[in-house]
Order: sequence, then structure tokens, then C-alpha cells
Amino acid sequence: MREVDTTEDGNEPAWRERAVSRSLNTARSRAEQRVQRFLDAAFSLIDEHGTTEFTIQEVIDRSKQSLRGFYQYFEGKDELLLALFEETVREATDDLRSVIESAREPLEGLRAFTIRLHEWCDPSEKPQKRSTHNRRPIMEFAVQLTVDHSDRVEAAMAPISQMMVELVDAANAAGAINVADTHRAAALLQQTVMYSWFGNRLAMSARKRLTAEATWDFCFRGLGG
Amino acid sequence: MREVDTTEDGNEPAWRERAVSRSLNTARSRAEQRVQRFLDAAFSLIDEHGTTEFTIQEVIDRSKQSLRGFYQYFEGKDELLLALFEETVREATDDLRSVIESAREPLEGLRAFTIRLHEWCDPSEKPQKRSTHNRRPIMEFAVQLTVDHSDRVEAAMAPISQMMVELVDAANAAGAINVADTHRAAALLQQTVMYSWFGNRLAMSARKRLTAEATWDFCFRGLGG
DNA sequence: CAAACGTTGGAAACGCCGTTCTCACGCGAG
DNA sequence: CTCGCGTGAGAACGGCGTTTCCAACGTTTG
Repeated sequence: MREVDTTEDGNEPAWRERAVSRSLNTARSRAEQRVQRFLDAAFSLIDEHGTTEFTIQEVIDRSKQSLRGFYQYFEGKDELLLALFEETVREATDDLRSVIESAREPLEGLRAFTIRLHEWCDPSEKPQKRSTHNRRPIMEFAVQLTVDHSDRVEAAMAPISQMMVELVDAANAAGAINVADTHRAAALLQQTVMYSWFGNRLAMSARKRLTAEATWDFCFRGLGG
Repeated sequence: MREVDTTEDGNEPAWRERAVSRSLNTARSRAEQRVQRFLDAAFSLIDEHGTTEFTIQEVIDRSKQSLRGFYQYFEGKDELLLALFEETVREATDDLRSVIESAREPLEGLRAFTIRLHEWCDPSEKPQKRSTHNRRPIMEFAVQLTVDHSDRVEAAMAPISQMMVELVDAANAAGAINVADTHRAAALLQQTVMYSWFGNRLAMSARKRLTAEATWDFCFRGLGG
């Protein structure tokens, strides 16, 4: 193999490059397929048991692959959990994007966005379309991930944070709200909404439970609307 | 022992009761001492390593007690963690109570309370008096406890929630703020403040970090102030 | 065709840790 | 003295994430 690698640099024939890339493509697609099998197995386990406390062995058995293969594609269990989280966030991003696209005014978009975000985090509030997974266990585990891998979680949430900033910017420019620092305001809004469902866990009495609308009203006034 | 226990009911001589209770008292105080040794050992381990990921064995070694003794007093590791959390919250409660007692007007009390609560959750913001423990790891683990034992966490937090409700009530009655449901408002305020520090974990850039004051301003307007 | 090589599956094995079990020691009561 | 009981010390168990080893199989090469 040495002789092949050290041919004169820079003038690789095109066919070779294409052949390599083709081989890499099939390898890549096969790898992606196998990874997806792991993800699907893990999702189905989470849906069934309602918790992220599955074992690697269960994922192996259900995906009909080998332990060896698992560690070939994932550095460890945390990587799998992070992949599940990122996948879930990706679904959320698509859903949220469609929400704001159907809004007419900036404020309406911001309101619809925050309410949908609240409902997304707490799927128990409204029955969702059955096509998606049970997000509850993953969202619960997300706080754990936030402690251990905050950078990864931040990166995964970046698209949502970005949308939030743009919405706040637009609403602020339109005069619907009045904030000095839109980035800070967006962060505040996002936190309040996203952890609102988490705090509901501590509210056994229904009277203290926070609905998406109540949370929005609070935030709206907090933003000077 | 049978004959002693089954003497005629209801007319136990007072001395016997006193003796029994005395024996129970010494037993209780000894038990409390031993429990405290476990707690102290765990706290010191947390302080040193900056994480709650200590092993039972470490606690045993440091407290110079036996594994058997540990399971005699704690049902499992979770019970120990919950005890540590409850102890930490107790300290916070005392501190917060002293804060609101030195407030003149209702609004000032509410503001001082929320800001202190924010600082309490995130000890890194302000250097605290060194008498207390490093709360960071415990607060991080608290979110995990919230997932697994929400009822216990809610019970532990009850005094703080109670104070929060009273402060909101007072401020509302004084006209400093304007909310319809003070319980709901208190829950909202508490959540926003407490998870604000947690959300800061996701804010790598300093520009998005939320200070106690910024959070308070947001909440104050949200409460119709 | 045969030999060498990389990839994959299967499964044993390791290490850590929470939890339980066993046993022996010490001590007060009968 | 001995019986029972609480206690300490530590072995042992079980679950699980992770690593390692080996055999099977397909592919490439001489």
C-alpha cells in the first residue's frame, strides 16, 4: 500500500479519486445504516420502557448487531445518548421552523414559537402526532447531559437558540416588545420556557402547574411587551 | 421478654416509660452522631473532588465506619444523596430567611430573596463565606434527584416555596406587583430564578450569561411590576 | 488454487461499584 | 458460663459498561 499512497502528490487521476470516493460513499452509507439501526433500537427501547435506562446489551440484541460493532461506531454509551438527543432536537427544529413560517407578524411568531417549544419539552400536555418518539425520557436525560457535556448540548441546541434570537430581534424591531440586549433576552426566554416543564415535575398540586400560555404571558410582560 | 411486654396494658409505671425513652434517647443521639459522620465524610469528599461521584467505599473509609453500618442507616446511596441535598437546602433556608427579615418593604424583600436564591444556586458567581460547603455538585445532582424522586425534592424545597409565596402575596397586596394567582406566580418566579444558573451552563459566551439582577428585572416586569 | 489480510460476529473476561451475606468478636443479661 | 444481639471487617454477588480474544468469512494477491 505504501507505493500507492506515495505517488506524486497533486495529480491524482480523476477516476481514482472518483473510485475512492465511491468506495467511501458505499462504506459511509453502510455505516450510516448500521448507526441508524442502533438509534432505532434505542428509541424503541426508550418508548417501551419510558426511560433511558436501557443497557447496551438490549440495544445490541434488538438491533441484531454485535457489541463489537457498537463500539466501532460509538465511543461509549454517552455518545449514543448524545446522538439520540441530537436526533430529537433535529426533529424539534424542523417542527419549530414550520411553526414560525406560518406566522404573519413578528410577535405572533415569537408567541407561537415559545408555546410550541414548551409543548415540545413536555409532550404529556398535548397528545402529539404518533410519528415521533416519546421525548419525555430523552428530555429528562438531557439535563444530565447538560451537566456532563454542556458544550455538546449547546451545539445541538444552537439552531433553536438561533431562531429564538431572530424572533426576539424581529419582535423588538417591530416594537412589539422592548428589550435592550436581544441575545440576553432570547436566552432568558428560552430558559424560562424550557425549564418550565421541568419545574412542573415538582408541582404535585395541579394549581401550581404551569401551562404554556401562562408561561408565555409571564415572559411577554417580562420582555416589556 | 414476653412477660414484660404483656403486662396489663395502659398502666405502665411512669418510671418505665421514662427509662425506655431515656434509652431511646441515647440510642437516638448515638444514631444521629453516626449518621452525621457519614454526612460529613460525604460532604468533604464532594468538596475535594468537586463532584457527587464518590463511592460508598470512600465514605465508609473516611467516616471510619463499616459498610454494614451504612446500610443500617441508609436504604441506599440515593438516600444519602437526598440527605445531603436536604441538609444543603436547610442551610439555604436559614440564609434566605435572614435575608427577608432585614427587608423593609415587601418588594425589597422579594427582590433580595430572588437575587440571593440565584446566587445560592450558583456559588461561583460570588465568593461565599467558607463555612458552608461547595454547593455546586449537589445542585447539579439535584436535577437528577428531581427526575427520580420529585416528591422528596418538592418536600425538601417546601420551606423555600412557602417563603416565596408569602413574599409574592405581600408584594401583590402592597401593589408593588400585579398578579392574578400568587401561587402560580411564585412557582414561575422560583423556576425562572433557580434554573437560570443551570441554563448558564449552556452559555459559553459570556454575553449570554444571566446575572441575578438581569433575571430579577425580567421577572419583575413579568409579574406586572 | 492457495495464502494472507481486513472485517465482522460471538462471547468470554475485566473492572467498577452498589448491595447483600457470612462470620467472628465483644458485651451485657440470665 | 453461655446465650443472644449488635457491630465491624470483608468476602461474595450481580449488573453493566467496556475491552479483548478468537473463529468465520469474504476479498485481494501471488
